[in-house]
Amino acid sequence: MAVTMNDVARAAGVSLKTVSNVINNYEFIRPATKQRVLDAIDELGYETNLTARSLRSGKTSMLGLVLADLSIPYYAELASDIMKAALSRGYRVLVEQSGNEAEHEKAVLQGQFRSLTDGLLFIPLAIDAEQIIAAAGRKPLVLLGEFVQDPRLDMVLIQNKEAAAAVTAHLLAGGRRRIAVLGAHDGDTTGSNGLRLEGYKAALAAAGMAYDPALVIPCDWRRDGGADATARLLDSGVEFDAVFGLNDALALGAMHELLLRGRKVPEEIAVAGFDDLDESRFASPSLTTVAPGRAEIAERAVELLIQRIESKDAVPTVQRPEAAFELRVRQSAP
Amino acid sequence: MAVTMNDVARAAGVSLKTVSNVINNYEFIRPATKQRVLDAIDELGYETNLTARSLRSGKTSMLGLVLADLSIPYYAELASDIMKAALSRGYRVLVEQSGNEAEHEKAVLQGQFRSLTDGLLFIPLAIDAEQIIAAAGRKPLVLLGEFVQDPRLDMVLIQNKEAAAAVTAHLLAGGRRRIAVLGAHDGDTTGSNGLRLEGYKAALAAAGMAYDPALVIPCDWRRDGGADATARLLDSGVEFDAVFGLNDALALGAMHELLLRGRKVPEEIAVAGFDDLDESRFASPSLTTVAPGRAEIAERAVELLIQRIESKDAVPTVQRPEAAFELRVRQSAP
DNA sequence: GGCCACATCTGCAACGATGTACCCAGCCCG
DNA sequence: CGGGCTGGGTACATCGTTGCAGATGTGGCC
Repeated sequence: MAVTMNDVARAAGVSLKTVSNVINNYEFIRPATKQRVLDAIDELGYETNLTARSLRSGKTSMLGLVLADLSIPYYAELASDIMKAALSRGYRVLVEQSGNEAEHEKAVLQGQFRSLTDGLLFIPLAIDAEQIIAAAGRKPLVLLGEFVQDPRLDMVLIQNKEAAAAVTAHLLAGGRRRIAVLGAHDGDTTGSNGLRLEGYKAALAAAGMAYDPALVIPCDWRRDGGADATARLLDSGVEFDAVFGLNDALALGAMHELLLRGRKVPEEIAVAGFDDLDESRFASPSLTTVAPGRAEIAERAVELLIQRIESKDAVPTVQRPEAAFELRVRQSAP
Repeated sequence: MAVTMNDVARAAGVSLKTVSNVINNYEFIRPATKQRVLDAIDELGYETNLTARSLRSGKTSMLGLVLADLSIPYYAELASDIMKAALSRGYRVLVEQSGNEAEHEKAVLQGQFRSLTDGLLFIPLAIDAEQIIAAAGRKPLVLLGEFVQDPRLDMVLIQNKEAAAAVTAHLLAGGRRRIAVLGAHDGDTTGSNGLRLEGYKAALAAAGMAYDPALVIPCDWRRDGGADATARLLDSGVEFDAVFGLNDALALGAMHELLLRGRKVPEEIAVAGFDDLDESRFASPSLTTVAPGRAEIAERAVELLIQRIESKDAVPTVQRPEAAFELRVRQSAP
């Protein structure tokens, strides 16, 4: 059905291999020959069969990206950045939604999905380092985010702690004294939740303020999680003059609930988030947040993964680029 | 390096083909043999090489999805739904971002991208039906949305006109008399913009109201486009008591600008959108909008495309499922 | 003139799976 | 008892490319 190299070869009066050489820019081909081949390709409308090439070369030129769900804006924006970074380096991205389920995450690490990709970018949420190492195959793997940390794994970190501290410090500088934190448990110390909570505590300590566990409310990292948590907080009667959502979705949910209940933002209660989603800029009031350097994270992760794929040495050195963050002060917490 | 069927065959003491038969659930295999093969697979950790299978079978079991950019929430949410619909039918989705550029859209229709997929779901934005037909290859293609319409192409429509009319009627029922429309040119009659504008006009006519072109403001379908358009509208001095953003992003941008300028929503000016993004529910005030039945669109599009892929008859019948819409009345336009 | 070096091009085998054809044993049936 | 059928399995070619190992031709140089 489709046009193959053989057809092109016949049309151009050369061998199949010469067509292959032309396509792969082999150096020693007479210009005239090359032109004949190119003309034939044009005329017949030949397209390389990437499947065949993959089989032969053992490379698919695709990166796998495993995340919870594209309908979550942070992941969608990150995916977009990653796809662009990959494309500029000659790779495509195959996205897989794990739905935040441990079984699914494990399956993806070993399953057939791997055979379609040369390497994996993985945002683990439900499984830990041991499980990842146990389940992962031999192909390159780079972790994103920071729910998991292990010296045996490549990963690209973001400055969770520092950035969270910066947000907290900003709220304190604005005169807030009782800052509620949404999206963590009191005891958390690892993962994005734990590290951001640590940053919060560090900023409090630096300001000589006491840490009150009653202000730390666990919940799903989604808008409705933030709204629910805020409702619970308001109902509980605990006093607070600011809310720090450990991600923007939480903060936006919180703000929605606060306004719904007639609390003034930021006059009565300031709100701040973490991620700098596009929508945060257009919220009303616009959301103060911290940009974790998403584009840079995407670039670095893609670069690191491709390096692993293309480098001959199989020795997995640990490398942890730290992407820069930037505080975005807006109306919700001036 | 990797374990192949050959290795499994040797380990199980059967022929390579028998392993293949076991994997493909060929009926006539003695249970004992089957078990031996399965044990060998388990022991060696064999995984089918999907690339090889694709080459041999001529099917990749992947659907291509071409959209402007995943960072746009509507596309991200649609992509998520499409991936789920495809996965439940045994297909994966390979996403390609066109960036809304005509050249890129054309390239994707013919380029190597096609050889990686069995069929394409395409949301055309920058090119028209003629260009699509000229550029498209022989593989199945299903269009989404409604920027393009042509009887020679398969597509899944949404009820742009009817849904837009419903939104407009709702605003009118709320007593609004001067409804600005963001995201269309006065003369538009085709594409999502044109059709939604037509719906708007139809609702006005049904209510016996005059249509005023001065209320129709063209702009990019993004939050900042909506904000800019609203700023221009306010500056122009044209009177209006409601804003209908032709998508939610526009409406949210508009609402942001209105509130920024101290206009009360919905008391002074009501705001309504189109899409029912997740974030619209949590905007403050929450956004009145219309849900176009995204999940159903995704299901239908995937179903139609897979039907085209798997059906033997190559005759391209025109089929246009109409997904149902639902008005979501919220605070911004009660 | 002979030989080497190099540019240019070719043929064959392979990547790892599946389709097709075929083989063999057992069994039923006339 | 022979022929046909059917269950259970195998061998080989093949999908469209690329790597490897030549084969050919041309010019330069001693």
